[in-house]
Amino acid sequence: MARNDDRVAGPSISDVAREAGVATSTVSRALTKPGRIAEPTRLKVEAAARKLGYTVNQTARNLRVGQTRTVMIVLPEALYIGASQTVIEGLESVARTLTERGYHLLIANVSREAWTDEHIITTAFGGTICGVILMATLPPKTAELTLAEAGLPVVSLHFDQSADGIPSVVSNDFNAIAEAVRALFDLGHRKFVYVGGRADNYHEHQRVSGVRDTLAALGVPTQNLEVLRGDFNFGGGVRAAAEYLETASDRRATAVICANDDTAIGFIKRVTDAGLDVPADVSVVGFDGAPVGAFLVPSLSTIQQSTTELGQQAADLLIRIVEGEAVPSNARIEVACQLVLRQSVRRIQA
Amino acid sequence: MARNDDRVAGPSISDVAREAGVATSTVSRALTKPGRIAEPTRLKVEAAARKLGYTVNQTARNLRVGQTRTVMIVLPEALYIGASQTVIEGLESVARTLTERGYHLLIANVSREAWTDEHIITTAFGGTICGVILMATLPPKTAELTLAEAGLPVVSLHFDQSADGIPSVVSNDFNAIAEAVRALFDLGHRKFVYVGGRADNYHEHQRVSGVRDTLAALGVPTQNLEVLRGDFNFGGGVRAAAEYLETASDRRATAVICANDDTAIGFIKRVTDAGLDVPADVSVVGFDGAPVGAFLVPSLSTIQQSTTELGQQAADLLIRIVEGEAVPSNARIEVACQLVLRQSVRRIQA
DNA sequence: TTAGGTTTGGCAATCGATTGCCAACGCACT
DNA sequence: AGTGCGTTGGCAATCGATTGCCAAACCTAA
Repeated sequence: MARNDDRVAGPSISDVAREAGVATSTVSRALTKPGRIAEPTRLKVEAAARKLGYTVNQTARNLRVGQTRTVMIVLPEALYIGASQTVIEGLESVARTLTERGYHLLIANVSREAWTDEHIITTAFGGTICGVILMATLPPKTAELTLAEAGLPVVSLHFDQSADGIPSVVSNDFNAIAEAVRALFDLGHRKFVYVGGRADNYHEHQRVSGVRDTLAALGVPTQNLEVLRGDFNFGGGVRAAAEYLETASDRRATAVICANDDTAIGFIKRVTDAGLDVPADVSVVGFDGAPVGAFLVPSLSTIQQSTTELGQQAADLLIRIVEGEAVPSNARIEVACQLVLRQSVRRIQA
Repeated sequence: MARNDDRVAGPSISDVAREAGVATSTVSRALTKPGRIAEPTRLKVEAAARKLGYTVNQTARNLRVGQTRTVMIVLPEALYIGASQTVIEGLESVARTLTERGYHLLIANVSREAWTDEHIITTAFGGTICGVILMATLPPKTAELTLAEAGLPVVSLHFDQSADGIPSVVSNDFNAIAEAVRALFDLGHRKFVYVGGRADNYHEHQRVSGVRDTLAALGVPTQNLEVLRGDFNFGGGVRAAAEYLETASDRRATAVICANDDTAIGFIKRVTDAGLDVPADVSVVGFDGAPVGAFLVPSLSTIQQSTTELGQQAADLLIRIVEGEAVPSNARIEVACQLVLRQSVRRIQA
């Protein structure tokens, strides 16, 4: 059969073998099995390889050994390009950890649609990847196949899916937001607004119940909490603020907790444009710890997620599974958040 | 020799062939060469494949055909996680375009150090990728090898490297910043500050000379432009602002142009904390078009880069090269920016 | 010198899919 | 029936590296 002569050749293992005057098997072993080949021979092989500029063909290697060192990451429906950067920071941290450990990272998607799921599944079944980091709640699937059927190790990042058999690495949203609520209470606040995200979202459940339960525990009556709908983005915060402004000024809540920083930024923008002052008139707390928060006017109080830690843990967990460690499928690693109070929050007189 | 029996088997092409009662070559052709196999046979093969849940093993396929459909992206020294999101938006756009066209995207790095370059080069020579999107000026290399030597198609995104033989897709920084300077001039401003980025940066050259040349053309004397050093991040803006505040208030510039939005945000933060008002006391313009800009207090004027268009063009250009189109190595695609004036800028009386 | 043991390196099968070449077959026309 | 042409499907080589098995080479000790 004809060779693929149109491709950039690049020396192969047999070229090195010929150059060094040994068999291909010896080259392979000299390069990958320390101790298996006598030192003088090994040196000869290495010299030949260097001289020819040889690098191993990973495709051939992967085919032979039946596995790769490439991990696929599935990103959420949208990248939420705003101020909150949990997805990106998570991606960065995962990428760094995997690269350090000699793995490759493949981005499966940057949105979630029928055709991207098709791509995800094809890739999962294509034999080129060895594991999946899932940063999404929607399980990827096509008409015929699901991700689970590919039989690959999967780890969920940000979303707790341990109950569905996917080991997960998550923040403790509930505790974090509870701490924020208590802090505001301690500063004298008694009337609250919570601006949520999307109703069906995992984080939304965690966060809104964190607010509700904590206020109840503190003895704050239910009617002193108003829940407004946001959308995890700037616009959602703006709309919620417009609603907030409809209340007579002497009956407004003094503390506003937002489902994320983008929402908080939108909220602050709208009420400031309406002539209110943050924090003189209303204290605002966000969630996520967007890097820009410290440099806003006023600087934004927030609940900082340890995105780096989260990504690292997820990548590490996946690698352990890939490398054969027995990890229970309901494993759940929880990473703590940190409350950061800045200018957007102040004490009020009772 | 022993089989790799520890791996999840998954049906292979020969299983399908047996099931359908034909040869493996027929299966391969039935599935990939439309028209080459008689319709009844093709149907039989397809049924068998579906029954067995067969998907082609991409590793084997890639080895045989001698190429892959995976593109590697090399990111800059740091992801600059701040408000400016040109890198991320570019990444997203590249990923979307490649995925749509059936290519895979591999992230090579999230920082640039000796060991990441090692990883980049190994990957480039590993035969698993077919092209590179370069979002960095530093050419990746190890002690022995350079990226160029891998003989892969490369396209540069954001940085003009067409003079070095790498087709490039870039914004026209120079023109964009010139337009901003003229707009400020038309609003009555006569005394300017430019807060730069890092001295050795490609964009920095473009932008600072855009400011200088335009002011000269407008007849503004050289001493009416002060150039301060930033660092493309919030902190750099804060430091530049501190320097700005040292000037007596009646001799300060009324217009400040920053090398990017992060710098502008840091600058505004610092002067606001010092009691100045933006834009009453000083007008500020950023660069990049960070999504959060519209929701800041005051909302930020900026020069918006068409990151989506940039990423798309880069991915498209690379695919064309990969698929054999003859693209001159000094190709240079320029994408226009757009000046967006918001609250941070105002007209002043002469 | 020889038996026994340990290195060392080579042979060749193997991973799974693709594809050049060719044989077999069918059909039409003479 | 024979010739010619177009279709269809099978054989087997090939991509490049890994690795089980074995034999040759070397070493040590009796």
